[in-house]
Amino acid sequence: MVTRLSDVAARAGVSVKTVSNVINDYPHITSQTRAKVQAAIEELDYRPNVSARSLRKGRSDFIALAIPEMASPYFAELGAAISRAAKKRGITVLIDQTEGEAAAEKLVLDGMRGQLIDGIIFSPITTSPARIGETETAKPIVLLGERDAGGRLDRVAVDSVQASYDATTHLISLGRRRIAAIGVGGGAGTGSVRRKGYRKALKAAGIAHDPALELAGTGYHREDGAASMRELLALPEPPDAVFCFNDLLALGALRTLADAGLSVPDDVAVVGFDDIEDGRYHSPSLTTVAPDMEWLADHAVALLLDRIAGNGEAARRDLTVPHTLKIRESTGG
Amino acid sequence: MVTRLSDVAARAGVSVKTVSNVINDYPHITSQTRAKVQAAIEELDYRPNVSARSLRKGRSDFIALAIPEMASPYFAELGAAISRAAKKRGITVLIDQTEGEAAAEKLVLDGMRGQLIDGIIFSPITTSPARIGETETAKPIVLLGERDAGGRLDRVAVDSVQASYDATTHLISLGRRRIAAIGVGGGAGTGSVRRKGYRKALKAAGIAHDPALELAGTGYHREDGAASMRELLALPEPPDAVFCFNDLLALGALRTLADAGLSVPDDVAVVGFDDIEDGRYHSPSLTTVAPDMEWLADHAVALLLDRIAGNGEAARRDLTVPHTLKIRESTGG
DNA sequence: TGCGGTTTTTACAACGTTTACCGATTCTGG
DNA sequence: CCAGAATCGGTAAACGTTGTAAAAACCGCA
Repeated sequence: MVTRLSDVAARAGVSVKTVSNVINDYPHITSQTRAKVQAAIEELDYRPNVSARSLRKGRSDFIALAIPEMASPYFAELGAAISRAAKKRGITVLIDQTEGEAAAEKLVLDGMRGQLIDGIIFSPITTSPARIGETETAKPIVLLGERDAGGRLDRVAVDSVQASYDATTHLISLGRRRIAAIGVGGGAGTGSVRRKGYRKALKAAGIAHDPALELAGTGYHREDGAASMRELLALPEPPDAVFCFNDLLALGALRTLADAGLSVPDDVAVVGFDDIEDGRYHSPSLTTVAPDMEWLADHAVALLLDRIAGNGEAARRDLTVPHTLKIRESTGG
Repeated sequence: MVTRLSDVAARAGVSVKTVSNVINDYPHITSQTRAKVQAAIEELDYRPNVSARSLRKGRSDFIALAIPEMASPYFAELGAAISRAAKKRGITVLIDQTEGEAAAEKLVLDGMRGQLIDGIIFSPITTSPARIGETETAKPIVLLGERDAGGRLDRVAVDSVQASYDATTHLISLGRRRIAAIGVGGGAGTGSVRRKGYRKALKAAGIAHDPALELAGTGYHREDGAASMRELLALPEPPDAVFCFNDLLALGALRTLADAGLSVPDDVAVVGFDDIEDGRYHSPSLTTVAPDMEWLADHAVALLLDRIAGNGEAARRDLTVPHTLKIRESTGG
């Protein structure tokens, strides 16, 4: 039993357009008419047809969030936060798992889900910053993370260089000198930006950086962290501290350390990045860089909605998410 | 620059209808025409307008997945799996976070997102089974989890009684006798069904069940597991094994045990339920009941699509997800 | 009462797609 | 080479909503 606008109109004894006006808060309506219509809507339990509205208005109040994988704790928490932030503003989030595949990312970019989506919040992995900036998308995009798009797209990100500097400096302040880094990567992505902060901190403390202590690994999951840690332990001179570029890597590293019978933080101190819940409850609990996720979600959504609202020509904005270093047991906190 | 069906038609030199026919795989089209149209579609990078199509067809190829919270690992993995399963079939999943609130669940049920959604996969928390069955929804629903809807809705779930029986029996086979349960709950939900299997196993082994060892707690997160474990340790006669009704509870319990300086599994053996990734990498790694998530996702989606396709009158189906007990370090595996 | 001006309501035409209904074209066999 | 069948393509009318523009109702004031 589908209820249409015309059903409501018939019931309220007014025209279809008047009902539409009531729904869309058109100002000039007598409170009497409004009440009548509201009552009819209640009685019939009417809900506007999203498709029809979207077709007519050219707006759907849907946005997409494109992330590599929803099952990864950081992205799961991000998705939850963005959904909440969007819901507050009456809009719905559609989550797109790109699985880090270039093809899927491209599809997100130009496919745009058949014009249903009003805009995208995009957390790219494979697609190069340049390519993203290049793509002439019909709809606004807000970028998340370190990758820049040649300065052409709005972006919301942690100051990863500063955050990594903070994390590394914390390890140095504990008296550690052989500090490894797990997750360094080539290109302009997360891995290379965080390495920059890491090296900067070492340099500031007068510690020469040892390439043997910088491990790239193949990914950003626990297994990659575990494998990298095994490599580090096999070195003639193993590290006394490790800065992992995300929490999953750190949790993997902790597992390897536990297996090796090493004590954390006494033998090796460990710092992560992201502040996912697993790290907070892990034993030992994980010292980590904590971006303000609510802030991030809220501003990313607000930024996108502002563009959608038509501020297409406004200057590009680049927002920095506040972060703190949560010192916990894995560094003796 | 919006491309419409008519643009494609003009380019290919055919009528709008023909293009539509090609897109919808209408059988009687010369391969020549088809090729021409395909080419035009390629060249113009045409994508059908989802709103218009959905308005006309009454179908959107969107389904919703309603879960309590996306950030919880089990649900994050579930969301990922369902999304994948749906994408394989060319349909898109919209994730709804109900946050366990009755209001949100109700909204999902009758709001139905303004008729955009073709159906729902629903993992209810607060809404009572009866209420769900009652609701005369316009669109099909597939239920996930223990809660039954008075036998009126299709459902996909693990045989929780059997699985809990298996888990408890495993602990008994290790020689444990004071086996606690964390997460027991009233009503007809997860907590009570799993308790049933737990008690059954105790009974089968001739162990009297001790109410002091059954903790309800307030939720299903790490903190709840940690708190419950603290209660158990405060007992005059603490348990030598704990069966937690999900992995998060178990991870919380492990944290408390570590803080108390107790050894797992020597002092206390721990079993969880869900097989989330955190448990696999935890130290000690977590013995747990592992439902076949791919199977679950695939069948839930298939079931829903079958209903959507019009098999509304077919008999209700109740599918049992295969599960295995993964024996790991937390029980000496 | 009648008039300008203002407020409130209405009719009609889109938005881009698919479907029902036909008319046109091609193919087959005699 | 033609009748009839099979195949293919075109026209027009929906789907439910909102924007435009115009009509109707109302107001106060002369």
